[in-house]
Amino acid sequence: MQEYNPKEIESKWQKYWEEKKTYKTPENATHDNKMYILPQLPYPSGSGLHVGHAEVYTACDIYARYQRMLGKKVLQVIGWDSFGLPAENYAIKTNIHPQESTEKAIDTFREQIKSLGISVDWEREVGSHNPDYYKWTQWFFLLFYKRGLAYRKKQSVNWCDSCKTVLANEQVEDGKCERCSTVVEQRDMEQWYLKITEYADRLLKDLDKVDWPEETVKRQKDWIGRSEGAMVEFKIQNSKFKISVFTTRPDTLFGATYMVLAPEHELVQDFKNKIENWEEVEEYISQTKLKTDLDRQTEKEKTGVELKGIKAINPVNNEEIPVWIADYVLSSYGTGAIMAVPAHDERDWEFAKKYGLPIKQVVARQIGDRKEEGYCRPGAYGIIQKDNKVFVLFDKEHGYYRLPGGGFDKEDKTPEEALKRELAEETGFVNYEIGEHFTKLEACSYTGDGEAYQHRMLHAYYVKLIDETRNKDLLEEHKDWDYHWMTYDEAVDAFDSNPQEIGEIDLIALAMDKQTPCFTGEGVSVNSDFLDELITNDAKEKMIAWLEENKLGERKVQYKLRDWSVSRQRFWGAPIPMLYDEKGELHPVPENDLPVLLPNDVDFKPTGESPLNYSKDFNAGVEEKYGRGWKREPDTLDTFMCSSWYYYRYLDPHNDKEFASPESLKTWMPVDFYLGGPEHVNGHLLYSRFFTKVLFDEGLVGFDEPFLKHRHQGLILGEDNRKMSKRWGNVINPTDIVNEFGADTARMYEMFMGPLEDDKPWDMNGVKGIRRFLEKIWKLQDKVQADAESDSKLLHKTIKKVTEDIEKMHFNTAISAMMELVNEWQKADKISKEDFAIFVKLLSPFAPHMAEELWSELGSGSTITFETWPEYDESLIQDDMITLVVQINGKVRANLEVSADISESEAKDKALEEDNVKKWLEGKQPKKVIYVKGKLVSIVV
RNA sequence: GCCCGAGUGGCGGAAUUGGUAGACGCGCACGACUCAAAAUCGUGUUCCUUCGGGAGUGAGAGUUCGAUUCUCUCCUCGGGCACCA
Repeated sequence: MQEYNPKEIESKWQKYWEEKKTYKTPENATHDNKMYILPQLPYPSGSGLHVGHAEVYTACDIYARYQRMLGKKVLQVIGWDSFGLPAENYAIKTNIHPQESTEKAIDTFREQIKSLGISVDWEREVGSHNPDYYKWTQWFFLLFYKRGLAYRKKQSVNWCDSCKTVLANEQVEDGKCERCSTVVEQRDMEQWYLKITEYADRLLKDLDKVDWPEETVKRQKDWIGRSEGAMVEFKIQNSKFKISVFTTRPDTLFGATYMVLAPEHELVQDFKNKIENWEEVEEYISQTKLKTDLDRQTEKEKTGVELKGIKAINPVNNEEIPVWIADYVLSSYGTGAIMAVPAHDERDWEFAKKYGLPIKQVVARQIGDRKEEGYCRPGAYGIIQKDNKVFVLFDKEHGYYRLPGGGFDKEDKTPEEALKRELAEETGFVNYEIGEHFTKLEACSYTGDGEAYQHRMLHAYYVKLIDETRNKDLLEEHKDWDYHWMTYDEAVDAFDSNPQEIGEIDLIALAMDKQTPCFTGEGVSVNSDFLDELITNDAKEKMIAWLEENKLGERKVQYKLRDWSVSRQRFWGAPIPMLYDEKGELHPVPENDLPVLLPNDVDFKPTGESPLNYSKDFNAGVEEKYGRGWKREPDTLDTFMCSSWYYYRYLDPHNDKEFASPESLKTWMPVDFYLGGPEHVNGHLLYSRFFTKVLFDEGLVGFDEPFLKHRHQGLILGEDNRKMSKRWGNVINPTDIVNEFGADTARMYEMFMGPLEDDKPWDMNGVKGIRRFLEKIWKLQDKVQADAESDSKLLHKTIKKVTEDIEKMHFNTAISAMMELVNEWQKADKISKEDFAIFVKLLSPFAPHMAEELWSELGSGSTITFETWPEYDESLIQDDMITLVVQINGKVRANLEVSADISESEAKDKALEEDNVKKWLEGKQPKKVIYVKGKLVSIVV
């Protein structure tokens, strides 16, 4: 037998696969037997393939090869995200055209990926910088335009002065450009936007449909940032103007003591004539404009200016309140204006403290240790009703405010006084102002009766019953209560109790009804956060209803998500297919005229204006074709536009009539498995979902989520445990590993390092270990004999383990299992040929070149690619003899070799007869003997 | 500040409907082969130990016959968001 020579066999098989078109996408695929595996689209950087890329492609490839052996028709393609800034920046530096440097980089990438033996269909390769690709990127833009989802607006944008380009929010890191680390400034510019906000609710809701990492779903949800609340209108005194604000806490409206507008708010300009201190205001506005996002973030102290001469009216109590502008209010969220409730909002509180604005508390409960004067975290509170009637207050201990049991102190003449004193004593709010809202406090009566207190105005009655039948009487007794049923788990969550405790309780009421005193379950304390939420939500609902009834406001759902800015004043991207006529009116480029080609005569030096403006070729013939004075839109599209739909192009890459044919869409979509980095969660992944939903609404696809199952790869760190970087000199080039150890070793090592999704450091010795393992397998060939019989038990256990682990993407443990088998076989004299062939199949997704070679040595004339994946024999993986552990008081004192079908009593008897057990029992009688089938006997003395 | 996630030998990591913690690999030690080294093979390898055992999965408590796994508190590290009203 020859020595294991990976170089030789790897190039041999790579050539074979290429010649035989082994990995060409099957043409007879149907929706039921297809398997679409998608490794994320790489940016072909000049520095070549990274070990992180290799990890993604190998993991996808293992899965793809496994699926082929299960009989699936697999689609696996690789393409290039080949437009973008780095190539253009490189061009500026070196004067090498991006087209040239990009294509060179692609050639390198392609060769490197091929050298890893990744089984992709190279006939379907696409590159987003090719006109036959970006034609369709432009087509997508027109689709958005047609559906009213693309628009231009002037807005303050993130501007990187070094890249001379606009950056999306996710391209800004810590206020700096993610590419060049220049501090990002704000500039007012007219830009193209896509109305992704119109899809915010669906993008949020449909996350329930996908199988993605939990954290990823959560991050995307947070990014979309839905909050529920109300729009409330505040009139401006002596004027026709109104200011709308969004609030999530309408229940604190009574505490709104001033308003704040973002400096950019348009009403500020409308008030110009009325504002007495206009100069000061104007100065503040221009200062704000100069500030970068970074400045705004790092500034600790809030600033602002009052609009003197302007007063707003709080709609719930008609109080006159001042109006300010301040840059802590964002113009881009909600209406760009807020009602400030300093008593219950930390930011408003800070601001009010600084400028001496009134702080009026309308929520009584103080939470935590923040005893600073006047501040109270939003929590339980008093609520208003129609005629300013109010109330219920809550205390620290019980979650509701409790007046002194049995009445009030002698000094207290009225309930209000008692309340005021209590508040001061228990919360430390010296300046608490009870005010007129509480003058009708007679509505809140109370009876002191041990644990039970009554607050008649409270309407939240929450009751838990463990056993309905058992509590029939209680139910009957309280039939006028509002019941809220909870599951067992909810109850455990809701109360600071352990499950056992909950189990023993019949009924828990958190609050009380109009007539009946409060009822708390015995031995149960109430979780204050839970109560807060309960009470606050109840109050919010009531307040919103009241606002709507009185036409002062309405229910509103607000999102953090902003529209997607897609224009770039750069050269190396897809031109935006729009035209301006002689009046400056917009017109889409007719579909037949696509693609709008990127010209070659461009000076790509950044000026801050779009380079395409100065291209003769680009503008040539426009007037002749479209009309006098017509001009092309000179901006190019954000590269995220290119990568938002590439997985569709793979389906039908040479189609020049459609982005993909309806048949191909029907057959292959959605993607079955998508592997990509966690950095794309709020960019690429969100945009791709948006694209798909628009296609769905246009009736072009029959599904509205593109990626069913999605996972992230972890970061591969350098041997020094730091992120790989030229700066640290710790970069590992996968091609060096392939050259020195072979592709199979490189692939297997990357998979063996640890769980796919974890960050893990590189270890050269680990690579050698994998190479040793492959050598061991190679040498097993000597022992393979056609007529040999071998014990197949371990083999079948291995089949089971490897199969299950591939399904779960636990490649590291799948490899461990194969190692265990090989270690056993190494000790044997002979190995049955049949068994070895099965093992080679298990190995083939991981080390395809070696597997092909071993497979052909076993006598096959063709590739192992389409052989059937082995199944394990259930009967063979059952052990006849098992080891029973005997524990005495939790400590292992003996091991019993017993037959697997031993009965409970037999096992217990046998355990007690053991010498060592007898010794440890010291003649004592066991109190209890526990038997766990197939595992252990536990003896308690 | 808020929200997640994770802490297991010298290292990467295994093991969860609660059931012998440390699979597999690396490293290390010893042995075989060799004049020698490398490579390879074999044996051992959580720590302490008076060799009977004892301790041990970030710390502390709790539930249990039994906890890396469940509950609570705290610590450390990593990630995300960051004036979102």
